[in-house]
Amino acid sequence: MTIRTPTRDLDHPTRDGIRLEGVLHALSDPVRLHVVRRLADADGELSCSDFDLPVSKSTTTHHFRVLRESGVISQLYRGTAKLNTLRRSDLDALFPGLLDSVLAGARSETDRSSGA
Amino acid sequence: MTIRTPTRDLDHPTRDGIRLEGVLHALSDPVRLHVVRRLADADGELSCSDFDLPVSKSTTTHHFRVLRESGVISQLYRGTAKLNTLRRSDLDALFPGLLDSVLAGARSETDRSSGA
DNA sequence: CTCGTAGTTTGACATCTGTCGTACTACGAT
DNA sequence: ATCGTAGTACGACAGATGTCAAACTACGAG
Repeated sequence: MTIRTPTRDLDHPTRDGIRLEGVLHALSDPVRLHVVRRLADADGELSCSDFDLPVSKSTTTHHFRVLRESGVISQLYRGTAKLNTLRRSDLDALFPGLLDSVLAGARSETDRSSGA
Repeated sequence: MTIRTPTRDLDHPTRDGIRLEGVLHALSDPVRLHVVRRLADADGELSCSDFDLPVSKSTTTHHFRVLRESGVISQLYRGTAKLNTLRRSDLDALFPGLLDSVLAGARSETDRSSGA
């Protein structure tokens, strides 16, 4: 029994490596903001294909990478799937209230445009 | 006495025209975030030249325009100067807590890198 | 009127960003 | 071993972005 391929893992910034500007930039894209909202609602692990994004597979990969590299989400492989989670505790520790106000803002903005 | 040249004014989005993604994008640039922080500290009107930005005059103009068009600041001419103010009440009404958490996050990040 | 100061405009430029299709790898199921 | 599904890698490409210098406009001071 050879050493198991260590389910090749991905580079994540450490908590201290998360930069505010990177987070804001990551959240400033509609597709990525949508992903983050879904992730916050689910409050669990979702694979990349659980999101029905209006972009191609390669673009999806790109957006998830931006989110991971900016420290907004963490990703890990399980089998053929890639599970995504919000790095809520890291974000809350570094930038208290930021994620919640962004999520609330996004929600109310959606309500404004759909409702009246 | 002819009608005074109406101190040519600038296009600002109305409160309802301010988009979350635009605000996040505007805040995700170091130069612009710096401007916003100074503006929040001063809590008053500052002319563009009150900031000692590490970029040229034309780039400065560009950044102030991005901030204005995204709804983060308002600008008005007074004589030869252009006065800038944070649109705090609009932002707080639309995205409660967002501006404060960004400002606090920026402050703590600065402290982390300079302090220890 | 003339000058200086504040900011704009224009055009250029390199880089970044979001997007795609196609070919590829990794893993689980059969 | 083979196949299908999940996701990646690699160009490619158009458009946005941050940057500058140089020429310009607008206003106040003298």
